[in-house]
Amino acid sequence: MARTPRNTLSAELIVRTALELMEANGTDAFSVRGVAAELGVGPMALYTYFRNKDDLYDAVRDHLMGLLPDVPPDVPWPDQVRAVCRSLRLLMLEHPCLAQLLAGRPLSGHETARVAEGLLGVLRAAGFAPETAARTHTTLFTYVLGSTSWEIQMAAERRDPEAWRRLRASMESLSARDFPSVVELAPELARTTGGDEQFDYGLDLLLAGLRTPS
Amino acid sequence: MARTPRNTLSAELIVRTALELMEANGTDAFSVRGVAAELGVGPMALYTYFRNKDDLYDAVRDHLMGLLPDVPPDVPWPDQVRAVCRSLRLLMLEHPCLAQLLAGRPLSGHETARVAEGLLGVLRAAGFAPETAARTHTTLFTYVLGSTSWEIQMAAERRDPEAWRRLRASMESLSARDFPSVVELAPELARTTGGDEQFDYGLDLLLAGLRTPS
DNA sequence: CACCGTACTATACACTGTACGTTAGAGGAG
DNA sequence: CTCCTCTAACGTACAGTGTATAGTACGGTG
Repeated sequence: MARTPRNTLSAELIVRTALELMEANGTDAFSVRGVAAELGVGPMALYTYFRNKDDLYDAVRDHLMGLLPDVPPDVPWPDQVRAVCRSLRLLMLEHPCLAQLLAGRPLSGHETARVAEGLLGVLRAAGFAPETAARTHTTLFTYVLGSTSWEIQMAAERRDPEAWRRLRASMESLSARDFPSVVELAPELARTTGGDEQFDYGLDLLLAGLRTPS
Repeated sequence: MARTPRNTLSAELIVRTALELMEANGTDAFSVRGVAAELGVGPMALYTYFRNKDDLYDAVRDHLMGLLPDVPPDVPWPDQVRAVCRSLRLLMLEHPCLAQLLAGRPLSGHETARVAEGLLGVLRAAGFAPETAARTHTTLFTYVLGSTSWEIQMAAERRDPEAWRRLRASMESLSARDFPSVVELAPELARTTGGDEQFDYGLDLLLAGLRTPS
């Protein structure tokens, strides 16, 4: 038996390989066995380094979060907030699997904490009270998560011609009598399923609210 | 062979059964075969009514969206927006599977269109230009989706004692030197993982932004 | 009555995550 | 050098998944 040598594997190597496969074939097609095969190893070998599939997901997520830049210093705090939110969105767009990795599991991990620390630090330095800072952090995070997940989902749909055709068809079958606004605004709605402008529009709404004394 | 009689099945019955199973066992444990078994029928019988599992998901989603009330008339538009967003959130909390059904697939279906029509109608009547109305609609929708999905996810995590223990442990292992804000605000952060107040906080930020002339 | 479309069944395939028990190779102890 | 132990990787197995394909019997129509 040509057994693979002893220490070919490592948590880091597995995470890198898992990430590559997710990007290549999509998160849904990702499987433990796929990673093992890619590494030329039996499926169970990975369980030496991860308790289960979710544990591997968490590790991949934290690996990706490590790619986020630090908060830019020496700019007004609203610009810092914008920068953090934008860079998280960009990272998600660059690594679409991150959307599902963030949405499906609780936050944990060193790099994830680093990112939270950055945003919370900005808000605290801007003078927000503890509770308001926490609320704002969660609001911003869930906005970025929701809007960017949606954007990614829509982009994926558009790439699948069959699904996209069906979606158009179901849109066009709507009666203009029953759904006047949807029918009238269909082109605009299609345009708002993603893009920097749409993201910044919502982000600026939130920031405008933050500066309005409540 | 005691063959089941001819017209025991219907799309509506399947959808209702599927929904019951999702609520009982969680969305992740949901399977086509489970629905078939519950109905006392072979797995393939369902494929007479749905092209595939995703198609069934869409039907369940639209069924749930049908439970949303219409927009309350005769109140100021910001209250109408609030009402729409809140009732969507409440429906998601009552039917946690809805979060995954909304996030994972594009919008389609009659009832889903009805809800979109309601919100778009409010915005148009409030005087928003077509593009702004569409942008605002998408922003509000993705905010509700993101924040409520997160809330549901966190609530599920809290119900699993083992996962919750691990989460607490990873929180407490963070060094107060490296992550001062996270450590300091940990209690506040835990409190912002859900609840009406947290949701309304973000929603009011958006509404405040909407009323600020840009 | 015969017929046909269709609602359901049966079988099968290629997968999945992972529990369990085994084995071989590397590193340290004598 | 030998021996022992520890553990990383193995093989096997199980219970499950979605769904393609082909077959079958029933209800309604001619």
